[in-house]
Amino acid sequence: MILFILRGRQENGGTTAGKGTLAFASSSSLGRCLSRSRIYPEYHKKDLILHDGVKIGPAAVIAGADISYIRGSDLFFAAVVLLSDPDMQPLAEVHAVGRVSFPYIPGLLSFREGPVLLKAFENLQQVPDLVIFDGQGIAHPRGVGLAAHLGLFLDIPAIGCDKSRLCGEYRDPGPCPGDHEDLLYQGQVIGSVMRTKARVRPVFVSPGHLISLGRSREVTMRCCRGYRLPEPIRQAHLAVNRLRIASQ
DNA sequence: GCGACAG
DNA sequence: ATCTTGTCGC
Repeated sequence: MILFILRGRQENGGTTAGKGTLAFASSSSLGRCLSRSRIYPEYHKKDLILHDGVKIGPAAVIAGADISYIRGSDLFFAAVVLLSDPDMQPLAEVHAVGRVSFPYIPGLLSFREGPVLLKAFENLQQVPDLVIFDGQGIAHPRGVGLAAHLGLFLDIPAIGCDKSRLCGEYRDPGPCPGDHEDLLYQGQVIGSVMRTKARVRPVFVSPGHLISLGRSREVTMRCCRGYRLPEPIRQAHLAVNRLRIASQ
C-alpha cells in the first residue's frame, strides 16, 4: 500500500497538491489513476480543460459521479455520466462495481467511495472538462473532501455539491434559486450554501479542484433543471440506482 | 465527558 | 448511504 501525503491548499479558491498534513492511503484503483495517460489516451487535449477565470465553452462536457450500495453488503456500484453543457444532454455513461471494506468515517469518505469511483472513471473514453461530485470539495475539516481529493487525482476541475453539511456554519440562504450564503469554518469561507430550487433545502457547494467558489456556484446553477440537484449529480444518482436494481 | 458527524 | 408506506402538495 502506498501512502500519499496531500493537503488541500486554497489557491484562487481552488485546491492544489501541496506539502501537507493529510495522509491518504491508496488502493490499487487510486494508484492506477495516477497515470492519467493510461486512463485517458487523449489527455493531451489540454485546451478543453477549464481553469478558473476561463468560461466553459458551449461544447464543454460536464461529468457527474455517484455511488450506491446495498445495506449489509460490501458491494458498491459507481457511475459516471457525461452531459453536454449547457444542454445537459447525455453523452456517455460508465460504471464500476467493487467490494469496499473501508468503513464510513465522517471526513474520510473518499477512502470509502474513492476507489470504486475512480474505477468507473477509468472506463471513460472521453475526458470531461469538469466533474461534479456528490460530496464536499474543500468544505472539509482538513480541506480535502471527496471532490477535492478525486479532483486532485484526476487532475480535472471538480466541484463538490452535497446535500448536507460536514462542517462549517451558515445562515439560511434566500428563497430564490441562486440565493446563497457563505459556509464559514474557522474564520474562512470554505463554501456556499445555495438554494437551487424554491421551497427545497439548499445544497452545499464548494470548490474541489482548479475552480473558484463563485464559478462553482455558477456551474452548479447552470446545471440545474428544475430539481434540487444539478443534472450531472441527479443523472449519476439515477444511473447508480438503475445499476443496483439491475444487479438484484 | 459531550456533541457533531459528507455517505 | 439504505430501509420503508403512505401522504401532502404543486
